[in-house]
Amino acid sequence: MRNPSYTLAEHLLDTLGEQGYRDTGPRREVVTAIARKNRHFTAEELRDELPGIGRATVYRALKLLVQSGSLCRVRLEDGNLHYQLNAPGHHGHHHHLLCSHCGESEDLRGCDLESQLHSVAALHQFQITGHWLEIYGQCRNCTLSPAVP
Amino acid sequence: MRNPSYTLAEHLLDTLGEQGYRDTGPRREVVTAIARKNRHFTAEELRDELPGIGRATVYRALKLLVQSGSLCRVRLEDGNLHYQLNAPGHHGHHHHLLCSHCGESEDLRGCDLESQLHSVAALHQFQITGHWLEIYGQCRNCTLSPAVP
DNA sequence: TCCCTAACTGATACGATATATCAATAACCG
DNA sequence: CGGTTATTGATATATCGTATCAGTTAGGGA
Repeated sequence: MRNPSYTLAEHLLDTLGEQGYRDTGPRREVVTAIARKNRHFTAEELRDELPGIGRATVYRALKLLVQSGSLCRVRLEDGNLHYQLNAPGHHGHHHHLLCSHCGESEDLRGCDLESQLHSVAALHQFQITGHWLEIYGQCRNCTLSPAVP
Repeated sequence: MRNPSYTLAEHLLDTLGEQGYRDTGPRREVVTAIARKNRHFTAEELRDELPGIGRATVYRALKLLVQSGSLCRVRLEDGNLHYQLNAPGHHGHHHHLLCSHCGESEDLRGCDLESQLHSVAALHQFQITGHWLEIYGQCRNCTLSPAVP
């Protein structure tokens, strides 16, 4: 079985490299672990997978990847902050459909929320500068086969 | 100058009383301090105003008021959790227009976000169970007179 | 009114999450 | 190769909130 995450890890490191960040051993380990993720994860989960890496290094890598647009911070219903890899090339503003059951996350497209928000805000004479939206529920797979976590 | 917050504090205590929670001195102090608020606030801000009250008591009162629907938890752009008094009788699900400048919060009405979300989610065959939306910007007053914090 | 029980309080400890500091180290560029 | 500069990680610190628990108090019933 081929490992496509190698490519993704390289891509993330390249993206950081373009911004002047160095390609170091510890950072490479962190990024590789992130690239393996197929669901959202917490900083501490990630840290547990990397016992040899200092806590600060893990948090710094997360921050850099969020800044570079490769990673999204998503807030779960319980208030916990998770991280979610962005699909390459899908770095703009978007929202997530977060499955509470399996932890999958789908990007929400085809949503004209922005324009609607602005028109509603106009009624309040409120000038919107930003918003945060998270959507929770069950994804298709978990609706069909609710037994598998 | 009359103090209308007395009435609000009593209302909040009555609401708690209807749910079997007792009217105690410390709880009354916390609720009174909350009733004085005209903007959103953090738990620690509130605690600083009540040096004689134990930390746990402050947090417990906040939790009770959120449960009773009198208080909303709102998340600011920086990720900090604030609390916002609900207008009496406006306890249902709603969202906030949060002014980043003065800290005012307006309730967002006339928004058919729910139906729109469901239709979009249907495209993904995603079953929505909940969502979280915060809207940030500048309120009317702060747009007109941006110098006053 | 008194009393009993259940709720409440607050000191303290604890835990989770994340940042600040700083000396030692390593990457990159000329 | 060497020097500058970013990076690392151990540690301390900060923030935010909950768990515990012995002592206190509210409030309803006798």
